[in-house]
Amino acid sequence: MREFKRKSRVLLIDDNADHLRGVKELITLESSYEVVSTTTSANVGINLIKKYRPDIVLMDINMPEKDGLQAIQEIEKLNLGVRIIALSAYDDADLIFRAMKIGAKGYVLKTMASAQLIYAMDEVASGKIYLPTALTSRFFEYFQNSFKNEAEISTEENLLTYLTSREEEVLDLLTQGNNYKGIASKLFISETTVKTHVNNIFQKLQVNDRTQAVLYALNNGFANRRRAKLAL
Amino acid sequence: MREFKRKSRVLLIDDNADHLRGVKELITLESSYEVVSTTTSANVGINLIKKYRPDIVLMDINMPEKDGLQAIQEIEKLNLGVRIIALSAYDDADLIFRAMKIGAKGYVLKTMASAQLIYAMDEVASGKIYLPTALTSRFFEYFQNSFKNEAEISTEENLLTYLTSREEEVLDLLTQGNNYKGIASKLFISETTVKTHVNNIFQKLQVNDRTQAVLYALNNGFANRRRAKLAL
DNA sequence: AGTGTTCTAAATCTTTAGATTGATAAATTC
DNA sequence: GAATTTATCAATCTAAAGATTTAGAACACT
Repeated sequence: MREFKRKSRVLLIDDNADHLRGVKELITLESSYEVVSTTTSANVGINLIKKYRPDIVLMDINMPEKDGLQAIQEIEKLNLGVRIIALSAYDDADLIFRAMKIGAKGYVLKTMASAQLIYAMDEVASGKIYLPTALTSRFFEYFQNSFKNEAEISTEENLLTYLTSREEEVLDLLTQGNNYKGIASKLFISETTVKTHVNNIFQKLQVNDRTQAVLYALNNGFANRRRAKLAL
Repeated sequence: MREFKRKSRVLLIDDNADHLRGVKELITLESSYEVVSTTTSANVGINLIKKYRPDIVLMDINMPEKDGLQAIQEIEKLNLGVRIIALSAYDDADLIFRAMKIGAKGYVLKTMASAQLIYAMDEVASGKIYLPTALTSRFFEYFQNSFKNEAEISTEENLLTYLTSREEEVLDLLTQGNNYKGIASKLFISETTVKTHVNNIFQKLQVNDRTQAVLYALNNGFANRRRAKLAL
């Protein structure tokens, strides 16, 4: 199935020396991979990555010395295009979720058959992101659960719907940290008009001041939450 | 492989009558499923679900009349324990992400082999969440991309680290919409002390007023964002 | 033509917010 | 033990925010 290509260069990080040796032998048997280096230390591993620039990193995330997830995060920040597959002893949903969130391209259990690891490496080497089916199911349970609260919020009456489009504009500028003067100059209207709008917004959102209005807006899905940056 | 059990009751919603008929015949061939009802209308479908209480719903999400995703959301709100599999013509990452986010237990392309649909139904019927491997990869690309911004933010210097623990307490109360008086009474200190703290917070966060301070806090991971609710 | 909504604006007034300076006591650090 | 940091509080002052009322112009609805 797999074609002949340049061998993918693999780096192994695992504090368990025995497991490390086993995985190395396993991969060495595969014609399409070569192990460029191995280490039992996450910190050393990061330096080896800078040196060898491997295609794939197999990272044990259950290490006492340094948290493997933290190591993944640091490697991702380097932006070297290294594809990391997390190796773990646990099929814990939270661990899987966090690993994928910070950019791991795969997550394989140590207890899984070696063929599973090779398959994951094949997929990741070809640019895909791969999770074994059983872990995918776990991931999605966690994922969907984390959105349940949001869904419940959205069922409540959203007072934001009562705002006029002009009031929305004003509120948008409020959520960027503007004062009356700033809003007035940005909308080319007088400061007193802004005050009128803001007071109407307070009435409609049933709040007492601008901070509460901004919090209500952010908590109830006003615009894109990530767009609400400070305009200083 | 599959054991003999009570047949899973399936309801089909698809505005394409031809496709609807085809899927119905396909499922009827399977000994472990029975189609309890079908409809070409999402709105009718929601009522049929209330009436028949199926185990599984196959929902076409590419419908002109009513958005299938919206329909899924409404069904999920009913909390009937109905497991929904989204059927779509498109392997669009955003569509997949949104469907899974709102609680779909699976997502299958109409172009996929019928065996794929049956397999997805088997998995979902047994309580799992199932996405075909190819779609899982798409999903994760989208998923990881949506976290990239957050990762970049966290690399910037976080001015919140300069706050003392007392200042953090005060800021926490600010992010709940309290004024000076409210903070003073909650911390059992005088209003002037609160003013001092707040002014120090402004200095450290390099902002001009409380709204900007609150926005800075929320945008830079102060506490749990979801905990920042209004205390009115 | 009339009703209602929205956007605009001003005037006035009260309250809150924010800046600044100075001071004390306790805890921490060096 | 001196210096620094932290938490507390007061007084004062200016600026900003917020409440309230009134009102004209534009527009939509019917």
